[in-house]
Amino acid sequence: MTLTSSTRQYTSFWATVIEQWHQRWPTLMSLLPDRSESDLTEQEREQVAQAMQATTSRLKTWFRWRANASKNSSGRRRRKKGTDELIQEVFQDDNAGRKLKEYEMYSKLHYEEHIKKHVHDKIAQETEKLAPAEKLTPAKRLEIIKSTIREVYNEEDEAVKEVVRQRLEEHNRKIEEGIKEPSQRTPEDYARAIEDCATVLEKILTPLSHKTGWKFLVLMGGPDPGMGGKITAASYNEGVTKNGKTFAETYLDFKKYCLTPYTTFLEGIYCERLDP
DNA sequence: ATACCCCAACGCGGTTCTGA
DNA sequence: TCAGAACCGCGTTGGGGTAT
Repeated sequence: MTLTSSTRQYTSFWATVIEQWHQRWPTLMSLLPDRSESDLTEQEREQVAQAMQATTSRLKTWFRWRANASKNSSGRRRRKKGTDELIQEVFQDDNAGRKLKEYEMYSKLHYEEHIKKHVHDKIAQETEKLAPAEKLTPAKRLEIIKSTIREVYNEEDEAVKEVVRQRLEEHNRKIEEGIKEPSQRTPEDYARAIEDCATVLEKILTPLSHKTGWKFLVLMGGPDPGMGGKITAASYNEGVTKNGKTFAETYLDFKKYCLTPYTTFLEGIYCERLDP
């Protein structure tokens, strides 16, 4: 069954889906398996009705989401898909991640010295309440950790909170900068990205060289913000000779026969872009 | 017009599992 | 034996579709 309609009239579609679903997986059976419809109390009827309503709502969302053609380009997933995932992975170190809450940043900064003891005390307290052989579930444990972090943070000095807020602002700003549209990017953004090129290429090409047994030479270039936008070319060499020399160092005419023609090629590209 | 809802991913810390 | 991955549940995120 699919959810598609140019008129967006789904009334009969929903009626069919919801009816079939409740016939096949009756809410009463899952909620009160030992009871029949006829001997329910008023409260139980209300309980079942609410559960059915919740299921209906969830069903609608499920179908809508899967019928939504733009699902792969929206929401959080947009940041993960659409470009080469391998390259994306390399950039993730710097750009990925969501904005944190204040208490999460507080935990990052002070877990060991300010929070850990409280968490351990709380876990010990909760464990005492259990039967001798019983252990806290991982979920419960995590719930305790998170709620304790929040409690400790709420009790914390205002000075500490201020530092946390500053670090949080810094952190969140970095995330926002990382997902800027090209039109919003400043020369400083480009310059920083160019500076990072060697590190990024090393991250990709070193393991690739180990896997393939090959060596790599990358030619790159474009407008250089550091030189007033002048077209500049550069190379990245992965692999050196026994004497520790790169291809660019062993080939004396590398600049003349590689970099210079490549710069001319780049100038052609960027001139075309400027011309109407 | 806009409020609301939901999606999948990610973040948290500690434990358990898996594979080298 | 050890390192690293997977897992746990809840809260949060940005954005698009739907309902009002």
